[in-house]
Amino acid sequence: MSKRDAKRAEIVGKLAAHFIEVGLGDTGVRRLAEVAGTSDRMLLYYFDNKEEILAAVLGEIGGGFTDVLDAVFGTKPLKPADAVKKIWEMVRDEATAGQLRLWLDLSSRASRGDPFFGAIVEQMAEGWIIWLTGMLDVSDREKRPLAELIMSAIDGQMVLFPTDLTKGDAAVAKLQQLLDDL
Amino acid sequence: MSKRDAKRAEIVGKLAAHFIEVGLGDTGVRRLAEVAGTSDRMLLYYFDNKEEILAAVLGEIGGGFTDVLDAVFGTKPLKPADAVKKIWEMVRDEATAGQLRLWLDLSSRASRGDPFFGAIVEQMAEGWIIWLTGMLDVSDREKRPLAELIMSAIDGQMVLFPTDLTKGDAAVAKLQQLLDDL
DNA sequence: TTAAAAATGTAGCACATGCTACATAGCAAG
DNA sequence: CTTGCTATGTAGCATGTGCTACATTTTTAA
Repeated sequence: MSKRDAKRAEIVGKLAAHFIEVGLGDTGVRRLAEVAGTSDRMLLYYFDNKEEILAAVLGEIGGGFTDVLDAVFGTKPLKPADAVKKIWEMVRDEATAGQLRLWLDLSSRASRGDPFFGAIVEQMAEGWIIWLTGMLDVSDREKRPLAELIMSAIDGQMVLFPTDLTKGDAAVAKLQQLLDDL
Repeated sequence: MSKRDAKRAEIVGKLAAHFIEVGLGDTGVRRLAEVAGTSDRMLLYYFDNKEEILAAVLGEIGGGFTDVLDAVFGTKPLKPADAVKKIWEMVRDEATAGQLRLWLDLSSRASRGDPFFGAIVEQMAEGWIIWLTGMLDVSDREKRPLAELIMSAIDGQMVLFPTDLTKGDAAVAKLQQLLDDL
């Protein structure tokens, strides 16, 4: 790996960690530079432009996503109701909150038609869904729709109650109940 | 109504229509002025600052929301599965798409900690939920959690599939199926 | 050792942001 | 006709944006 690539990787790593921690937020080059511990001048020396920076960082985040999930959850099959419970616990955890805010950001930009963010979101969503599909202990035909339903119901809590996720407890409990005898 | 108030109402109306059509998008005063058919100078003559403009416009949108819902749906009780079907049809309709994009925008800004957008989203979400709660033909104790679950599952489709809502069909069908015997 | 290349600092450009100062025009009341 | 209020245009400020030109230092290669 060339020195330039190493530096790029270092910067991307720092920015990815930061975005995961606090969400997308301010993406100005001067602010990004500060977070990466360098200057805007250097940032645009290692990267051609701001878009390339964001692409690299979001690509990194998206790529490492399911690894994180596997690390947290292991790989043994789960009954749907239990999957809901565990995922909701994870989502409710403050440590994951930034990542979710990040996802909301990306989705809203994607829904405005931005193809760049659209592709990223598509990739991340597919990652989640495939991962959950693999974990669900139900018949093959039901796996995928069920995974999508669970993911969307949980993501929906962010949209409905962005300021206070605890308000989503009742809806999630209801979903668990509906899934109880599957 | 004073002339000033009339002008304010006219501006608010135009901006509300525009936001509903294309989403929140660019909220710069110069752009808002253009949309409202006036100058930034005049916008800030009729309103004290940008926040007040947005508050008025989003308030207007939020306020007229449940009226629209009632007009579209009537007020006769619905079985949960039927409610899901009708709401999903409405959400899938291109005419409502802008409004949804708007909501996603607001949620993402709210989740970033913006108290102004937080309050707006809270109000809109509560509006949806109360409306749906009133329409569901189930026992009183189940009404509210069920309404929240349905709303969140549908909103979640926007987060999961922002670029192509048709991908949400399977998950929504699954939800209908789960609710079928309620 | 010297020449080329890579890395970094300083300063700035052109443009957008929310907002304001100032001048003026129209109009109603005394 | 003057006085004063409402309405509107022109211009600008201060700050922030992505990005770049230029100069300089540091590293590498011959």
